[in-house]
Amino acid sequence: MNSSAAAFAETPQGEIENPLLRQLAVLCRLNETDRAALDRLLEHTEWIPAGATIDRQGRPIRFVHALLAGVACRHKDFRDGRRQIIGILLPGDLCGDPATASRPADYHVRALTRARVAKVSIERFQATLDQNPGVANAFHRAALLEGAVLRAWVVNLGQRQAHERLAHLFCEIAHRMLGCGLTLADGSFQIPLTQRDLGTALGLTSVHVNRVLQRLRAEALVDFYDGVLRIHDAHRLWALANFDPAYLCH
Amino acid sequence: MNSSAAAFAETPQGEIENPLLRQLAVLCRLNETDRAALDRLLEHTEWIPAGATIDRQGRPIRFVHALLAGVACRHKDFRDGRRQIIGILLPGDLCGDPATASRPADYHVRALTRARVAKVSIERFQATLDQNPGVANAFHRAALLEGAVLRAWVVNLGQRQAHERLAHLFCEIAHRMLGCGLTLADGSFQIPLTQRDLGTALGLTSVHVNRVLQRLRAEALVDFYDGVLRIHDAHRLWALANFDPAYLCH
DNA sequence: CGGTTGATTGAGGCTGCTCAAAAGGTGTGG
DNA sequence: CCACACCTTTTGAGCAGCCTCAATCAACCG
Repeated sequence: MNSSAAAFAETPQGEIENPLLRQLAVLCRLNETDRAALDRLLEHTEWIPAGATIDRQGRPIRFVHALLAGVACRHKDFRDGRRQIIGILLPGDLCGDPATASRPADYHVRALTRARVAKVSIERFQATLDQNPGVANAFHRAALLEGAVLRAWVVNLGQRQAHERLAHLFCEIAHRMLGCGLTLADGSFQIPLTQRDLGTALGLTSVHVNRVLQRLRAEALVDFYDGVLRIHDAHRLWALANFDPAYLCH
Repeated sequence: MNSSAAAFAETPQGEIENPLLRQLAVLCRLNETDRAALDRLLEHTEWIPAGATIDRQGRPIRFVHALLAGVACRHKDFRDGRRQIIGILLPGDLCGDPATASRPADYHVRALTRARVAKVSIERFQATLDQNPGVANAFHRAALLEGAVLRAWVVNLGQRQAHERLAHLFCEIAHRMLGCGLTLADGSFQIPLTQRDLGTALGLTSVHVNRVLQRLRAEALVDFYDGVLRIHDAHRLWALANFDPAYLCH
């Protein structure tokens, strides 16, 4: 699976355009000035290796990071070793906010694959917001969308059984992947999560995730193998998950 | 329990000052102009009965509501009857955002007690933000805090067992109640949730909540009875819940 | 006084966890 | 090139946390 994970970040789709711009343009109209400002924000980008920590729980966030290629996640760690993934970051997603600059972060952000990130200082990011109301508005809407996803996660963890939970997570990721243009022609896409990662995101053990995956595969709903997700019957998957993409369409 | 629930909204502490101002002043400095603007926002307030719906899932949000007295909650409903509470609103909390005005809400907001709310039109709210950068900043920080609480809920539901979950929810509410000045001298306070409500917030059945409450009571940690929560051993309760109030202190 | 809602208790069962072990793949050092 | 460590996936057996179903009781209300 490392082979596909390593290849993931190099998929051509991720490089064609500015993923941040693509994502924000969906949320609200951006004029040429806004677009230019966003492009300038991404002047300094770097590649980081899989597993690298982008923001550390307990440390102040001194940079806003934009993920441009690869996959990352937010997670919270307990002292006793328990861990909960609280969000998946796909190309075009942001983390960090100028208003929280002085406060220690309450979660980690970690790259799951080799990833390309733009690192923008808090000050510069704030200046861009101040000078470009359109950009500020777009970021605000992005934050609202993030909140909606978080609410959906609460519902997922609180009300759904393991197979429904997994189905819902797959629906969410598939929907967002589609928006990123990272879905292949046959509807499959690379999402380099281990079964352990899925468990950490869904409040399940990897053993149980494995069994649920086998069940979903046996029912010809999805096939998750070697970091590639193939959805065989999107209609039944949505029904199983009670998935309503409205919350993702702000 | 209805007697205490009905009395809740009238507790004198809730009426002394502007709860919205108190809450936002904790998050950032507000000058006199900002304070005056906030006061003007609350010119039109009304009392609504317990159980009233403030915002309806699926309907656009046309007003920003500020809760000034009483308790409310956000919740999402499934078609099959399942329900998940995704947040508790205490005096000084807000719901609604101008940026989501045209979109249907993805959750309900409902008063759990008789409640006093200020109803501000989207346009007026937006105008206040535009004219008072300090207020806009404060609301932005309030939104970030709301996100932090939501992340804590994800962790709570994903990683903790029933007794830890309940303990953590009690810690969160107690901490926020303290900030509202609604905690009595002995550390107890009124929080008009039924055991069913607690279950709906924690992804548990009311039957199990009942058994867990008995356990917490037997261990002399907390006593929840008739809508009044008494914390007998905050230290052990925090330890049980793995509670770290840092996320509530933005 | 009947109806409704919430709290409580009991019995039984299922979902998902724990513990354990083995197989396959990958990277590393000798 | 092989031995070895490590990680992920897979499978099995047993268990326990939490649920379901059901019934009772208390409080409140029209």
